[in-house]
Amino acid sequence: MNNQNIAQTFAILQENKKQWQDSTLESLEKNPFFILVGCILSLRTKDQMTRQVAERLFKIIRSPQQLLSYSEDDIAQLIYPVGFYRRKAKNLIDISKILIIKYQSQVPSTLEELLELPGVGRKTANLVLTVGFGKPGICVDTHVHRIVNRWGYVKTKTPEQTEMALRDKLPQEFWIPINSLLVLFGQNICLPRRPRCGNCSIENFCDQVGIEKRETQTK
DNA sequence: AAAACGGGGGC
DNA sequence: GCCCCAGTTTT
Repeated sequence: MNNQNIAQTFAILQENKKQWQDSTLESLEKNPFFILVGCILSLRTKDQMTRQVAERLFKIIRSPQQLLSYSEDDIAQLIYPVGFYRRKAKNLIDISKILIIKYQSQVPSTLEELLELPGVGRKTANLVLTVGFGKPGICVDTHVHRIVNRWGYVKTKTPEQTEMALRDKLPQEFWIPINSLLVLFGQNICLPRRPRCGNCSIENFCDQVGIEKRETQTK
């Protein structure tokens, strides 16, 4: 995989995307606060579980002020099924306080400011930046990290290294769509353990054609 | 029984 | 770098 066929790959994935159900974070209102809260809920959590909790939560909480009208225990109980509920509840409360005091109840729109918020790392900060604000950025989660390495487009060990490598190599027009495309591609086709190479539409561009057979054998 | 889930923080 | 987090689903 190189920059010659990356454009073609993206075009094909764009087309495939129409037949996949939107992921939860993509289906949220493009409101930075919702993206931020949704992102916190989704950490190490199945998309389906995030969706259930997020839908319930956003019916009653639409702003940092509303979030603070609940106690930490209340929030924890509301988001219980996503796991890590105690840490996430505390982070949501602490973040809301910071937004109100320091940012006039708004979500900050720079990477540096976002990274200072408790429980916000590079993946969350970049998703808020790109999806919430439409600013350039590269959001690397486990799907993006796994897939671009399978492609052989980059060879990196950590998601952060992947982000930096993509920042160098990937033409900027693909920065924002890469996450929304590869998350769905990763959930539907290029699965972590048993990728469905038989159903893959971009196998020609992948360094690991037929990886499904090997992964199935060894595990 | 284990591994995995759209990570992040503490050490 | 390594390890934990917590509950649920998948293998």
